[in-house]
Amino acid sequence: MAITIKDVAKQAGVSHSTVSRALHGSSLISDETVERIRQIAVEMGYSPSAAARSLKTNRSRALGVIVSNIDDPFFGEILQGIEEVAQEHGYSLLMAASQHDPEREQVIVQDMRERHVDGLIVCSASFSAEQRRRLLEYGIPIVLVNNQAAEEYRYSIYHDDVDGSRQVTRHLIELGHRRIAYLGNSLSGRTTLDRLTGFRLEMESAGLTLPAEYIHEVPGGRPEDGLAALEYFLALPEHPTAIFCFNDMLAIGVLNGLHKAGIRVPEDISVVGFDNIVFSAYTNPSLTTLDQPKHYIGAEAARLILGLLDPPADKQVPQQQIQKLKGRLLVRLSSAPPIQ
Amino acid sequence: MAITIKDVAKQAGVSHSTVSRALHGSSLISDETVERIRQIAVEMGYSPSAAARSLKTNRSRALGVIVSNIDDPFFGEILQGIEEVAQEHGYSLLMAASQHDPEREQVIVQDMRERHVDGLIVCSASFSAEQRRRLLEYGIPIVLVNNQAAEEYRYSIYHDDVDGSRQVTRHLIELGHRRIAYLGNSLSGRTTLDRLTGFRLEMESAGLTLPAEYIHEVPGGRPEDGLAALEYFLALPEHPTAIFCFNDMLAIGVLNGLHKAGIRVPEDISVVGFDNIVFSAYTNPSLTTLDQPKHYIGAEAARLILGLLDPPADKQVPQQQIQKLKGRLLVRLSSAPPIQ
DNA sequence: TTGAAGAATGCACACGTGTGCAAATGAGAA
DNA sequence: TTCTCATTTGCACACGTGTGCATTCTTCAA
Repeated sequence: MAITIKDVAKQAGVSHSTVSRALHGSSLISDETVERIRQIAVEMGYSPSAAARSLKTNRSRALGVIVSNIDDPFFGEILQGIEEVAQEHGYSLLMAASQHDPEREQVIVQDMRERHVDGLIVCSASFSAEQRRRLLEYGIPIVLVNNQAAEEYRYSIYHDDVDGSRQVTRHLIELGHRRIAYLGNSLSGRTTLDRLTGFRLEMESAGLTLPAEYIHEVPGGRPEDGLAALEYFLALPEHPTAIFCFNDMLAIGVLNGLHKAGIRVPEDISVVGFDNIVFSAYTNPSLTTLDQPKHYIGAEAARLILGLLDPPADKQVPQQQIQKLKGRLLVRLSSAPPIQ
Repeated sequence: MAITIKDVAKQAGVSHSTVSRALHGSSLISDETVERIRQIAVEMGYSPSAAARSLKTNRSRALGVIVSNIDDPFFGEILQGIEEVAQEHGYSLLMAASQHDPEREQVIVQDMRERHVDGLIVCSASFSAEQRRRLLEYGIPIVLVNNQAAEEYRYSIYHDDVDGSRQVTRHLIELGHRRIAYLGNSLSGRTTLDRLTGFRLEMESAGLTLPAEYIHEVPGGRPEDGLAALEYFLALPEHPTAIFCFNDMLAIGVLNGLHKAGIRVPEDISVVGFDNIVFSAYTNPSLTTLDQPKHYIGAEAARLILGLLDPPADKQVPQQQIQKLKGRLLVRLSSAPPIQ
C-alpha cells in the first residue's frame, strides 16, 4: 500500500490532523513543525489520496469535457485551450467522446456524475434533450460550447455563426458571385442551420435568388464528405460559381475533388470554408475562410466555469452568462471574381 | 446533498449493505429484494460516489493519458483509439498535455498519482528521465506509445520507425533519386533519430553518399516549421531532388513553400511525409507518406493496459510486452523520378 | 505560586462505500 | 417441539482525509 497521512504522522510523532494542517499551511501549526512535516512527507514520498479528499470535501478538482470526436482538428484546438487554463488552475480533465451516439452520451453523463466533476464543458454539437435534462437536474455548473441549445442553459459561450456566415457570403457577393451554393453538415444541428441562416440573410439583402438545389447537406464534416458532395453540385444543370462549405474539412475535400476534375480554383469556381483550422492555410490554393477563435473559445469556457467554482472574493457569481464571439474573415486565394 | 446508498436503504427499509450487494448483483440477496431495490434506486436517482468506491476498493476505473499536444492531429487519432477501447470497458480517461515542458510533466505525473489512475498511457514524445523514474517507482502499469525510452519500460507499443523510414527511402531511391535530404524535428527525440537511422541505412546500402548539409532539423513539427526549413534547403548550392520529411505536417509546409516559390512537385522535386494524417491525402499534389496505424496503436495501447488490470482468468499477466507495429508505404503523387 | 491567555496539538467524528462475520429467519426433518 | 441447515440480512469496521472542539503546553503577569 501507498504511504498515507497516518504514516507520515507516525514518522513525525504527531497526529494525522497535524500533518493535514501542516501540509495545507494552516496557521495553527508552528512554523518549525510545518517545516519538519513537509520534509518528512517529501522524504517518504507521501502523496495524498484524491479520492479520500474528494469524499470529504465534496469537490474533485476535475472538469468533465464532452466532445463529439477527439480527432477532429477543430475540437482539438478548443480542447487545447481548455486544457491549458484548467492545468493553470490545478484542475484535471476527464475527457470523453460521444461520437454523436445518444447511448454513449448517456453513459458519459452518468460517469461524469458518479465521478463528481466540479463542472462540465460540453462541446458536443449534437446533444440530446434527454441528456440536457439529466445534466441540469444534477445541478453542476455546465458551460456549453457552440451548442445548439444555448438558451436552455445558464452558461454558454459560442461563436456567432450567423454573423460569420454573413461575412463570408458578403465577401462572395462583393466579388460578383450570384450563383452561390451552400454545403452543410446535417450532423451539426444548429451550427449548420445558423450558418445557413446567415447565408440566406445576406443573399436576400443582396436581392439574389437562391434555388433549392443550391443548398445541399451531407451527414458528416470530413474531407471525404466534401468530395461526395461535390459530385452532387457538379451534376447540376447549372453549376454554382462559388461553394460555401460548412467547415474547412469539407472545403478541403471539395478543393481536392475540383482539382481531380480539372476545374480550376478560383478561376472556374470559388470555394470558401469556415473555422480556419491549421491546414486551411496550406491548401492549394490556400483557403478563404472564417477565422473562429477556437483556442480562445476553449480557454474562455474553462475560465467561465472556474469562475463559477472559485468565485473571486469581490465578485458576485453571475446567474447567467452567455458569451457570443465574433470571428473574422480571412481572404486567401480560393476565392476570386467569377469569370462571366 | 446527493442521494447516497443510505437514503436508498432507508427508503427500501433495509440496511445499506443490502443495497450495496443488491446493486452489484450479489447472489446473497434474494431476487425479489434485488429487483425492489433496483427499482427504488432508479426512482430516487441514486448515483454511487466514485470517490467513496475508489477509496474503498483502491481502484479508480480511470486511465491517465499524457500527450504532448492535444491539437496535434497525429495524437488526435491515437487518442480516439484509446478512448473507444477505454469507454468500451467502462474506464474513464484523465487527459493532460505536457507541452514538452518538464515542469508540467512533473505536475501531471503527481496528479495522476494522487488520483490513483489504474494505468497510464504516455504518448508524450519527450518524457524526462526524472519523470520516468518517478512513474516506475510508483508502480502502476504504464504503457508507452512511440516513446524514445521503450526499453526501460515493461510495456510498450510503438511503430517501427526505422523500418518505415527505410520503406520511404527505398521508394525514393528506386525512383532514381540520389540527392535526398532529411528534414527532422528536434523535439521528437528518439522518433526523429529512428527515422534518420532508417534513412541512413537505406542510403548506405544503396551506396549513396549523404552530405551533412542534407540533414536538417527544426524544433517543431508543424507546417510553418516545414516552411522555414525549406528556405534552408533552397539556399544550398545544390538542391536535393527529394525531401524526406519527419512527418506530414512538415511536408505540408514544404509543399506549400515550394508552390509559392514556383517549384513544381513532383516534377522539380519530390516530397514525402510520414504518418498519413487525414490531410495528407488532400494536399496538392497528394502526399506520398508512410501510413502509421494510429487508431490501432491507440486501441492496442488501451487493450494492453486493460489486459494488465483485468487479466482474463485463463491467462497469465505478461511480465513484459513490447509490440512493434509496421506501417505501410502509401505512394501518392508527390513523388516521382527526378528529371536528370 | 497561581491564574489567565494564547499557541500548539490531539481526539473523534464524518464523508459514502464494500465486505467479513454474526445474527435472524424460515423450512424441513427427526 | 427441537434441531439442523440454508438463505437472507444487518452490524461494524475500514478506506484516507478534513475539521470542530477539547486538551495540553508555554508564557507572562499578578
